[in-house]
Amino acid sequence: MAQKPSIPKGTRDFSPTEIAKRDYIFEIVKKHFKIFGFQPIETPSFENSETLMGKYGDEGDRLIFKILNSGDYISKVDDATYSSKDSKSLTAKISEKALRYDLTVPFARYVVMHQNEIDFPFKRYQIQPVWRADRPQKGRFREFYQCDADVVGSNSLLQEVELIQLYDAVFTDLKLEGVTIKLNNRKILAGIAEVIGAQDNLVNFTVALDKLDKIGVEGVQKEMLAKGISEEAIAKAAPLFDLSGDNASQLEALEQLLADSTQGSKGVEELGFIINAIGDLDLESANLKIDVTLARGLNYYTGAIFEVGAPEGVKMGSIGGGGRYDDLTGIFGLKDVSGVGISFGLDRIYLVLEELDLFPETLDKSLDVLCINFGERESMSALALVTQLRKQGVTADVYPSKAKMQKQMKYANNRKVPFVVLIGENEMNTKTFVVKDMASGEQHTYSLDEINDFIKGL
RNA sequence: GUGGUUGUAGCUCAGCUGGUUAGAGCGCUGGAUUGUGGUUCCAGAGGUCGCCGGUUCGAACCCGGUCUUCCACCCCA
Repeated sequence: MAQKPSIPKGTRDFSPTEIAKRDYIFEIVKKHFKIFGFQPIETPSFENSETLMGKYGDEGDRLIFKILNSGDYISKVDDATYSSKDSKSLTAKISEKALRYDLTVPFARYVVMHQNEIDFPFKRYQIQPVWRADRPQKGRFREFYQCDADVVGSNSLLQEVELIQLYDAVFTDLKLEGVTIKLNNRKILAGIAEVIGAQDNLVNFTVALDKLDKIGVEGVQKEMLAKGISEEAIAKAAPLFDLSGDNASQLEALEQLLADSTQGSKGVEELGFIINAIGDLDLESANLKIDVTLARGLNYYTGAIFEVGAPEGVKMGSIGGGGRYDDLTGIFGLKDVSGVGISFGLDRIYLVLEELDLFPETLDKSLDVLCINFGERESMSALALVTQLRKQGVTADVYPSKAKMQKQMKYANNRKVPFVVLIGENEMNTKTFVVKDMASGEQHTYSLDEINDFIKGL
């Protein structure tokens, strides 16, 4: 016998009940994407390597799954490259394709390729799996789904406002109340770096700042120092570390701190606009919170940065993120097209809903009616009934063999079928069928002419 | 990519300092109940102890490697 089969690290099979739950999330997300005027697209699961490589930084390149060329790829490698044992240059020679790493870069590629067919501003949504050669952890997989909504071709901050509303609408509909939408702005981060004199070290500065809630003030200061940021600069940044209070007072503090930075002031202004607009429009269940330490995400964010945290008490990384990227399509040669988008982490939302027991109970019902099989003749009558039920849109089935009643009832019970129909010899003689309500245990006899009465009662 | 952790029945897990025949609960199958599930009682089936190698008279247990799980870094949904 063969060895036990297995699946690759960080991948999963999905069983019927899991699919039902995932579909539930998908459908709600899609519904709101559509209501907000987004249109769906799909892109290939793999792209040319040059489309992806270098777009996510060195760390990203490492995490991209490369696809080996077809044919006798190794014989085509020149001796110098082969004997150099340098993975990077060798990879370029033996792999020309790679699995999608996210949905944003392929979307940028799509926009550039189809720019003449697209009516801007273009609002698209996309729900597809992406792959990362990461080391798995809870809520981190090597194959997972992203649900993205992006708008390209509009500089308007109304888009940011709408995207926050979209987050709120989806999480409210999912009954996942109390999520925190954290909001920041790249210009503010750049402004701070400028004001403290660390503008050349922006990325290191922000990456360190991002860890504030995790490693604390001292940890952040230590990391900044290690990354070459001067003590003087760190001291100047001190007010950031204990920035607190409501959004309005944080805005005020930032305004003062960044008064000397044009860029920073612009960021504060943008942030203020979004906060005020949302304040006027009200959110249903989400909290919107300024978080200047929020610096996650890819290097290409230029304006707003979003991140969604699970409700308090749930131990889970972010369940969504996004931001504004002024020059995303620039890397593919199309200048001056601004984009802003958000992403939902389906797999993590699933885990959170599971933990909080928020999936509707109705999801595990996959069959409305099961007919007990009493034998050849009886099962034909049952199938006739089932055929009529199916035509009325009722999911119905006949147990396929004359197994013991106990076994058939147990099957119905395990599959959570709410109604079991019995058509035995008696029923056939009287042209009736017996319906058993599995929850109450009660039984009713219907005439075969009264099928619609039964359907109405479902 | 670095450091650690986990793997025993379909599932959740016991299993002593290495010692005959590896256990429990749930689930499954059969029976009590030949037209009634979810409750109860009785019986039964089911395991290359992740995989490969080593130490030993003897390994689920010790050692090495490898795969997997989860965790901390890195980074991120």
